[in-house]
Amino acid sequence: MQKKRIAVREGKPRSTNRDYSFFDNVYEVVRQIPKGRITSFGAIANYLGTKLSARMVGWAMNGAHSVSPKVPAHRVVNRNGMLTGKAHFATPDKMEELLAKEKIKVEKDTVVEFEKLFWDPAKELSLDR
DNA sequence: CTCCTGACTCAGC
DNA sequence: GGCTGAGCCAGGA
Repeated sequence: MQKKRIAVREGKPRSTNRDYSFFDNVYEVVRQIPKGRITSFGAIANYLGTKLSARMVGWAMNGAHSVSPKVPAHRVVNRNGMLTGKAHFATPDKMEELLAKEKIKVEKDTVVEFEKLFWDPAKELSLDR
């Protein structure tokens, strides 16, 4: 899917002059996450150029349920690999369930071997794809 | 328009 | 080494 390139402006996202939707970018990136892999809010935020605003990434996910196609929010965890957003799913167990289907082991609300499964958009999408 | 909150993160105590 | 506070930006009341 080299299709839609993520129209991310690394210039100055915090500028009042934002020609894009921060949320849309978040959704786009999250959708690019390969199955069986996960990433962190910080990584996404960093990729979007607002690493200091990781909260926005999480906040964006808040509306992920309303967009289409649906965003695999379960593949996004905090920097510790902890399923911080599980409470926001239909059911608290939904997130673990989804991850389990992708062979991602979860223990105590934390992804096992998070570092190994970590998928960095800034790195992966940066490559020639 | 102003105030508050939020699925994060880092720095300091 | 765990808890607290501050910073970040956008959206809702």
